[in-house]
Amino acid sequence: MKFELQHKDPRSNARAGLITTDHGQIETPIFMPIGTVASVKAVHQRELVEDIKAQIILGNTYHLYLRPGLDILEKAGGLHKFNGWERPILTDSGGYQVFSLSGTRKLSEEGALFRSHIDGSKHLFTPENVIETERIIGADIMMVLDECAPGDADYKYAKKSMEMTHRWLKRGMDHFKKTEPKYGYSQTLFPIVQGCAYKDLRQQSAEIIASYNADGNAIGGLAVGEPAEVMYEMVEVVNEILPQDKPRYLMGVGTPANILENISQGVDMFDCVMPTRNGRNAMLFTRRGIMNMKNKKWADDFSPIDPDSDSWVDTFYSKAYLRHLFVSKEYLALQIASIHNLSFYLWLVGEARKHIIAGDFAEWKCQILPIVSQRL
RNA sequence: GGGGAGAUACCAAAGUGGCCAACUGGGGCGGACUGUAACUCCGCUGACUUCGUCUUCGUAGGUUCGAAUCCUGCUCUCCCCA
Repeated sequence: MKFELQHKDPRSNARAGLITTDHGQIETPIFMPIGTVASVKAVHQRELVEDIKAQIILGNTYHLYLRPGLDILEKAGGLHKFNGWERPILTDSGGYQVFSLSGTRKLSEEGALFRSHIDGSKHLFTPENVIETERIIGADIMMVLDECAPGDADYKYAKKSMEMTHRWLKRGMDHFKKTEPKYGYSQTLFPIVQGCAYKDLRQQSAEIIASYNADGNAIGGLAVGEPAEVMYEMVEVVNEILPQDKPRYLMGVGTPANILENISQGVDMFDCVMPTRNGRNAMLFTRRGIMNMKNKKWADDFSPIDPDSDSWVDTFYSKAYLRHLFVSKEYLALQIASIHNLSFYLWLVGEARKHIIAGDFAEWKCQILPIVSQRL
């Protein structure tokens, strides 16, 4: 994997760049739709390419390991072959499940012992076997196993957690070097900065992560309950340390406002369930603001979902029709909302990139941020 | 014509003397969701001047300290037999 830094915004830390992988290029800043179990929920591959214009999608190690399982993935020839996605794929390591499935897992120095949410069976994830799994999945960008600590963790816990994540990082990196890609194209591994909401821990972690000189670096453990201002502050501190010439991936973020603010701080890559999950729950992010499509006020609004959009669902379907589909619990509602929200997110980062290149990102951000954040 | 069952909030349906402004679903309205255990979850849903008051359980009366619940008349609905 290669990263070329193409433009820097004069009035912020925003950057435009180009990532090159064996499955093609990614223009940054970029938003990466999440396809946890080998599918971006409610969206066809064709829509992902043609309507949403996704350049890279995510898969999840924990979920794919449980289903369909490594034997099937290996027989398929990796995830790209299995789901037909020919562009780059990034896999999360299961680190987030350490956080989200905290009720059914046990952490130790060795790794994370999970109880499957599907059948209750026990599975141990270690920094090493997660690498093996991601090799079998065949992600272009793999993530190391980390502990994503909760947003309100106290200093003592945050420090202990971070230090273990660093030890896991060393083991993961070592194991990565000892193993080879399985399908003939190259794979890379991103380390993850932790440290909760503590500046000094974030700095320490960023220094350690930077020392590995990986192809790209991730910032984890944010947007897990702390205020947005704290997240921005942590990202700022970390990005002062992470290398300029490598892409920075802020994991799991976020709202349109979060994304704009963090682009401004020098983040290049984002992923979040929000456009798809909230979309399935009738929340639409548009160029004019945020709409809850279940609200009665849309019942007789026959104007297009998002008239300024060039994604066909946005001008083809009306707000009133989409509301009707949601109220009637029609599957089509989930599809339209997911396609719409993802194309909006891709549009948002694409516009950000254009304005960074044009040199007026800061002005554009000031102007658009209140609009896309407002509730309609 | 004879016999039987029943009428409860927007709908369905519990409740058969005080703990009932009334269980529970559905519907309606609103909210949440940030590296996806999520087409999920959480509120509210008689009225009002809302830590309280008022009016409700087909309808008109009655019994009782107290009735959606017991009694009587009436209206309507459904089922069975002719």
